[in-house]
Amino acid sequence: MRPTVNDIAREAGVSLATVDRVLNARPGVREKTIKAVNDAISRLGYVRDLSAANLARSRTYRMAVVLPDTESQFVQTLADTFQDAGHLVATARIDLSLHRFPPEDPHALAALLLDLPARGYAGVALMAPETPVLRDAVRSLRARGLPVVALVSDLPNTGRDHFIGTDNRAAGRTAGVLMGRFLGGGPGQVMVIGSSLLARDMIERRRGFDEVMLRDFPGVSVLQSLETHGSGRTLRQVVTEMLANAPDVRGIYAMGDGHRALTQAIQELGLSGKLTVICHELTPHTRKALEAGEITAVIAQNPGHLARSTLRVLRAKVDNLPLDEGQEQIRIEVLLRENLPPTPSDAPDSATEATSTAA
Amino acid sequence: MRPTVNDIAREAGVSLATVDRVLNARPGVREKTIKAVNDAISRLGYVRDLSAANLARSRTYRMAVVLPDTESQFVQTLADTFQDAGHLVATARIDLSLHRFPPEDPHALAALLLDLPARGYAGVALMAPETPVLRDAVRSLRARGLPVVALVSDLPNTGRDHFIGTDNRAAGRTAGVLMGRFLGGGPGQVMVIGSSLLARDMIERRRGFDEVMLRDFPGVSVLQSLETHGSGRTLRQVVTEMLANAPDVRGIYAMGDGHRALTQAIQELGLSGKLTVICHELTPHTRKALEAGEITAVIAQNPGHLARSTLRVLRAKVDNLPLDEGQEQIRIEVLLRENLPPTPSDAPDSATEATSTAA
DNA sequence: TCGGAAATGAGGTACGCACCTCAAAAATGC
DNA sequence: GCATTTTTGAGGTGCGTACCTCATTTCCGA
Repeated sequence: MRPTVNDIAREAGVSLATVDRVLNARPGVREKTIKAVNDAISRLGYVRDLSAANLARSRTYRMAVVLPDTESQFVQTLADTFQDAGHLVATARIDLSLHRFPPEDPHALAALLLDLPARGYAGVALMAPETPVLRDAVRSLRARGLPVVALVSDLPNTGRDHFIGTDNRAAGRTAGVLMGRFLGGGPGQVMVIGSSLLARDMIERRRGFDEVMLRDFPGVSVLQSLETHGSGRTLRQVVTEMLANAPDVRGIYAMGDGHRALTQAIQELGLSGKLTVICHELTPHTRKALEAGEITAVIAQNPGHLARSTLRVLRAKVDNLPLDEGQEQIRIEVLLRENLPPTPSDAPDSATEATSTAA
Repeated sequence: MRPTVNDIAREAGVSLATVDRVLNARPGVREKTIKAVNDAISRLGYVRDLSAANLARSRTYRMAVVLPDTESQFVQTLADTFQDAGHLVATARIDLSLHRFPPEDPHALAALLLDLPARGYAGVALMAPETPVLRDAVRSLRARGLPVVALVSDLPNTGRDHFIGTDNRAAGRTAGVLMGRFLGGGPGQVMVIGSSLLARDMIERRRGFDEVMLRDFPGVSVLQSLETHGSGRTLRQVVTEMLANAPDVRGIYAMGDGHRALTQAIQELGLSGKLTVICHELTPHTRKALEAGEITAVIAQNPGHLARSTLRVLRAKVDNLPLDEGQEQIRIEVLLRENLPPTPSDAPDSATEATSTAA
């Protein structure tokens, strides 16, 4: 059998109460005694039974997930995934709630964040561009003891506790190799489109992309980034114009969202399948476009992994537990028409663990 | 607060004992009463508290993971991952043990398997080629109530309870697109190498590869598969000969293992970087070769995911619980030099739930 | 209508841990 | 050596569920 707290007490020659004090870092124990207990722990190879511990605590942590309120399908999918994972309350004593903020209003976001501690939250996961107000808000939260986790787009200068998402620079590099190789390295131009060039994820993707293109595919010239500010209208207009005037454009790298407008523009110009189009995130739309050959490749991060990882990390941070870094790495997925995962969209979304009644 | 069994009892107007009987599918309850309880359950939205349930059960299930005893680095990594996850005993009341069998001796494997029930095992995960003896052994296990999970290579005709691994056909297709596009679709020959052409995963990869090459890249001619039977010696010899005599070979698709010999042969012939080489699985060696540019792309499945998924699935099967299909899908990873994950090789692989003793 | 079988209730113990209280022992300062 | 503070011990309760026993009630068929 696995050793229990009682075994430790016996082994260390102390009482249960003392073991408990040491295990939970409660005050009032001499250094010497702490050491004795820890020695016993390592001698017996004791491992705290988390099921029992959580049960005994029977305290649930309120966690906030804060996402921008854009119409982006990716963000929407992410929101849905978190929503579904809310049932996780069951097993991990986490009470999750979703918050959205107007993407163009950093002050509203800051206000939202700063209100969280008062409302009893114990941790926050946040997807937002790094602005000065945001930086202050995050710092303030952390000062009050709330762990803050950056989601999808990192917030390196805020002191966030963790970043959950792909390495966007590497994602950009990956897009670069694929683009370069798919174009055969030959001459031609590549358009780069991003929603907002301020968001850290965009910047890093662009940097990674350029890095590879310059180094490995000097024959291909990469045009300046086009900024669309999330507006499909703008995107479509700009792309149409651009493509009409630049016959040398053989590839498009869409770093952000607004893919619908993009593929529409391509279709209208009759360029479907003639361009190498690489974009990010698997959404219903990009899936369809991939299947139809309108998009060549999608660089994606799995929303399910993001959500699960977020919850694990938040829990670990709140409890001050170590992480399994390997498990928390969000991989960069390369999706082609040929390796599209079967759509689980209409599969009933069961909770992580379901209740079984008689068969 | 979440509803508990007591709430259900009250809501359904029955006693706790009856609720328990229904929840755990024990006999001696009228249909009508079962329904009443289930109604109460859904009305209250009851979800069994797994922490408490596992605690109360305090029974651990012995699970066997059975892997071939080859020197393949991938299998080795997999074995290590399982080994590390053995600490999972802690949280999921799973007692995991690893078994290896001589890859060329299906009878030894069958004997090993058939001995498991007597030794108190409650479930098996198995990576092995499908032979008639194996089929019978698996059927026998399942008849005795042991769930059997196929690992990496599916065993479709054995009635296995689940398959954990990538869709190998899709993996082959992915290799195909990459090969075709990287070659620019132009003329040339592609060598295909596999360790054993009997293993289901090899067959499916080859099928997927051919499918794409024939359909989308008719200009590229794909040579017959070379079988190496896991021998590096044979592989090296065959490849060297082949490459020397066929100057048109521009790409190599290595479906299985033995990459070391392959890259050696390529190096010796001075063809490093001049061929498009695609192979499977991320191992220390393929990582290095990828970084050095000797291998162009690696199609991989993540051993950590495989191991974790295996444990979750085994547990669910043993407990007769439903699965979260989405989470159990093993994605096909496309690895290029540009998106190689940082090596976590020396990061300690803690179990799904980490242990914390005093900080 | 009665008897046996089936269904249900009442209540208990255990799982491993967190957290509480109060008393007793040990260490400390003077 | 005494009073004071710090440390430790003993013991209890509860978390939500599993699983057990034994008594009681309800059901069904003859």
